[in-house]
Amino acid sequence: MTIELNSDAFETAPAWTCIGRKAANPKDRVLNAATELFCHHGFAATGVDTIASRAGTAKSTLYAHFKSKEKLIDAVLEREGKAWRDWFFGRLGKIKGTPKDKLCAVFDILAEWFSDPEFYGCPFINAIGEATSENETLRNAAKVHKSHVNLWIQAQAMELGMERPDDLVREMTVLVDGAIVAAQVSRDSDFAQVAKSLIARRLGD
Amino acid sequence: MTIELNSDAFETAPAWTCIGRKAANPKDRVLNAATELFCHHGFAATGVDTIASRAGTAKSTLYAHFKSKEKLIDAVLEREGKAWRDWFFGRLGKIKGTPKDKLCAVFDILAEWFSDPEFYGCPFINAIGEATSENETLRNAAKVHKSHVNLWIQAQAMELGMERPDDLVREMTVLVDGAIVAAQVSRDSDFAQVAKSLIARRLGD
DNA sequence: ACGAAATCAAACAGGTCTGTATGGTTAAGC
DNA sequence: GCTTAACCATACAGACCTGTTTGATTTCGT
Repeated sequence: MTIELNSDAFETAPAWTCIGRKAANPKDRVLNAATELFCHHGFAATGVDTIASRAGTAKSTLYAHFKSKEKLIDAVLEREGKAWRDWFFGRLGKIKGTPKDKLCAVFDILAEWFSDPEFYGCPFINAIGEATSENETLRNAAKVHKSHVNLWIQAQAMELGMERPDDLVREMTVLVDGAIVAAQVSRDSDFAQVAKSLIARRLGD
Repeated sequence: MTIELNSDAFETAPAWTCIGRKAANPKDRVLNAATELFCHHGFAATGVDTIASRAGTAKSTLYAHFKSKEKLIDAVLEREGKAWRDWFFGRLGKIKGTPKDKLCAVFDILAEWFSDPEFYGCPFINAIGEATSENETLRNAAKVHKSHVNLWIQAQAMELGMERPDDLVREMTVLVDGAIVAAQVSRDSDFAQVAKSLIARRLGD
């Protein structure tokens, strides 16, 4: 038995998503399949039979691990959110320079994401857009996800000695969400650079 | 027979949406019901039976006017897009001042929209987020809708004598889309002012 | 090697989905 | 008043939906 740390699947899968990663057990295979189908074809449009079939598992196994389709969606969002953040902060950790450099680099990293042929937008935004307006569960999941990024932005703002760090957090929210959606709608990754130019000007040329 | 130009339905319905407007014929009743249900509960999650029931029409009447659910979605987006633009440009027409004033005022108008309890985000963005990545029909519908707004932005940029008017168009796209999505996810209309501050700084304080 | 837990395929229950067909009823133009 | 078109309720077809059940089989810890 050899542990394939450098398997092809691991090497070729986009780092910002769980889709395509090695799955050792049926539960992870279900999560992988569900993530792929939910994100590429929509949450409501994807049935559990399709997910189990794609995962190569029995439907009963799916329901043994996830109480309902809704819980499966929650689990997919949580895992996919973590995968994205790991990738994002991993890229960010390699950026050296001032906080301003790092804040601007955020949009270079987003451009990488947008350029991937498999880019399908932000799963949290897509899920909220699809759901009933009153659905607070998805909104909370999105809030948790974004709060991780916002904390980092706030730290940069404080390191810059800004009086109201939260202002920068909110500005970055608009620019990041705007770049994501504009890139998704138009299939044009250049919107990342557009957002970058706006934050650069805001932080002083 | 009196024509009720000042009926309650007309007075109380939000101006930025078709939802709640008077419908004279079954076709318009179907469009009204479909718009409301699609936008509030999602496109895939809403069935044609529910739409016909809500519209007070027979399902056969629905299919007499719209060849398929997909065509109905197209018609809803087109009509709702036009309603929104009529409202938006109507508001914009009342703004007096320089092009910079008008460009900034865009976000005050968006704030009105976001503040409405019935705000459900941009139907085009939501539809694209819900659909298969390869669906070009929805992307084209969104492109047509946004192009009307973009043309106006470009005119302002040219009036300002900017060298590259298209740069401003793209910046506004990021800020408008970002404000819409941030407001939708967080239920906080203040993101309009955040976007406004960014464009104000870009156009010179 | 044995017992427990996990997984499997397949069928089932009870709805709901889109789209069509049938035949009766209303409304409008001439 | 008659004709024609629009609209109505209802039922149907065939597929798909979520979730459960059954009982056989495989995996795994010990």
